[in-house]
Amino acid sequence: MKDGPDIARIAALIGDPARANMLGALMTGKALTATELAHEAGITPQTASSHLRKLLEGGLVRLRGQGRHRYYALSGADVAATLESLMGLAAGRGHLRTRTGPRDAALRKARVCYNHLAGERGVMLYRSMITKKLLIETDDDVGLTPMGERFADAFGIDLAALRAKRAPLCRPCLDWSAREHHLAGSLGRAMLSRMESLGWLDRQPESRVIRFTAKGEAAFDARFSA
Amino acid sequence: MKDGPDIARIAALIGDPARANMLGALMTGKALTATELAHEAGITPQTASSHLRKLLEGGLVRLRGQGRHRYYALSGADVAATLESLMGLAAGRGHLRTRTGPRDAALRKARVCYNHLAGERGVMLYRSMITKKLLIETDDDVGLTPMGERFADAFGIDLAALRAKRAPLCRPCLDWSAREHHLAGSLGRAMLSRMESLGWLDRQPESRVIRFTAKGEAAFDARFSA
DNA sequence: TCCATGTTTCGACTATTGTCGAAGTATGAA
DNA sequence: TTCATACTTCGACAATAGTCGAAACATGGA
Repeated sequence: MKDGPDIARIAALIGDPARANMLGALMTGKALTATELAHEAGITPQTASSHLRKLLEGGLVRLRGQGRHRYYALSGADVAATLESLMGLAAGRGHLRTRTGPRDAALRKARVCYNHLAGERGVMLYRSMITKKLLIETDDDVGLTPMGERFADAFGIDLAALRAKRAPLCRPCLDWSAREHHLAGSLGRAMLSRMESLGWLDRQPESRVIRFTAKGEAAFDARFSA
Repeated sequence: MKDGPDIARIAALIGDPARANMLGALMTGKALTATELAHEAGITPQTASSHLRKLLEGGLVRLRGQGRHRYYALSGADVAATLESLMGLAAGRGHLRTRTGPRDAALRKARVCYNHLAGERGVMLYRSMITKKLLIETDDDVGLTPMGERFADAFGIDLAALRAKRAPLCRPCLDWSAREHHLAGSLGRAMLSRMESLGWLDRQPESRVIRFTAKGEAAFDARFSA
């Protein structure tokens, strides 16, 4: 069986605990420096440097040098999707962390997935926008309906600016905890950022956990509960 | 970053070349014996036994003992989906096999993906069934329309028997080479098997490659080219 | 210029683990 | 029972690769 792409190479790349932790930290979508990633993984900067070079050569991360800092980020949404897929397998097989702390429950509720909202609330948002015909699923993709465009505008999102970028506006992204889709793409990112500036939620530093404020929870439910 | 499921564990499991080859061989959906898998991976039976135990403990494969043979198979469609996702990453990053033989082109054209048709022809089939309104995509899933039921019946597929099983009838499955969906689920399996018994195609032993016969190619194009 | 900080390279150590030979267990057939 | 086949366990070897200390390199600020 020497057919197809070399799957073992990238799987081995993800398979080291230190590198997996780094990739997990990058799932927030933010770019992090080498030392920050070393701290996240619990290793020294030298070791982290070696790992990051391998991830870079493997094409899993992208590098943006800025002065004496070197910012690493996931190289694309497809990497994030594959990582989520692996998390789904691990979770489904009962291979959770040795210690499942209180953060685990918080993660299932709401978390950042490559800069957009994931977890129960992310799925809730997606489902609500589908049933309200703000989003429509076509073939493999999702798209904004005319009604959805008006909604986004009223929600305070500059669609024209988003469309100017190359990145796709809407993307479905599979959720490892809920096993349903949530909204990714530049619109997904913009909506999370908008909710943050509205004071609906707090993003915990150095973690994927998202905590909704009381006000935010009420406002979210009012709009997206059905 | 100690959040979420333990992704490194399963990634490391897939990350060994011998195990990756075994999993690749199991992507046909057929159950294989330990020695067959050893041969596929190019290792001795002793080594294969050790690997298979790890895959079993990791929950990636399922074991069905039968006499003195032990048949291994992928534990579920989610494993196959994750493997395809990894193949997509590897292919997209240019990390193909060192030697891309002629089988690679054949794989892109038509192959078995966990017992259903994948590759260009698989995507073709899926797209055709969508545009002809035989299938309809709803939310995350796909379903058969009334017109689709009549079509399946005329094609010689026993829908009632398929529905009696627990497995979902239709499932979209992302294709690593075409980056589009093709049809999985028990209907996908049944259609591939029906095409085989119609003499449209030959499944090569011990490989994922599917070769269409001249007659089968013509018949397939006549029905699913648009 | 000098110093502090972020990052990488080098070298050596260690642990892990994939590998196979040899022997042992289990199943089925004669 | 005896033999053959399928598979596993055990033990030992070797190679890979993750780890860190020490030192070098690069950048920015004073």
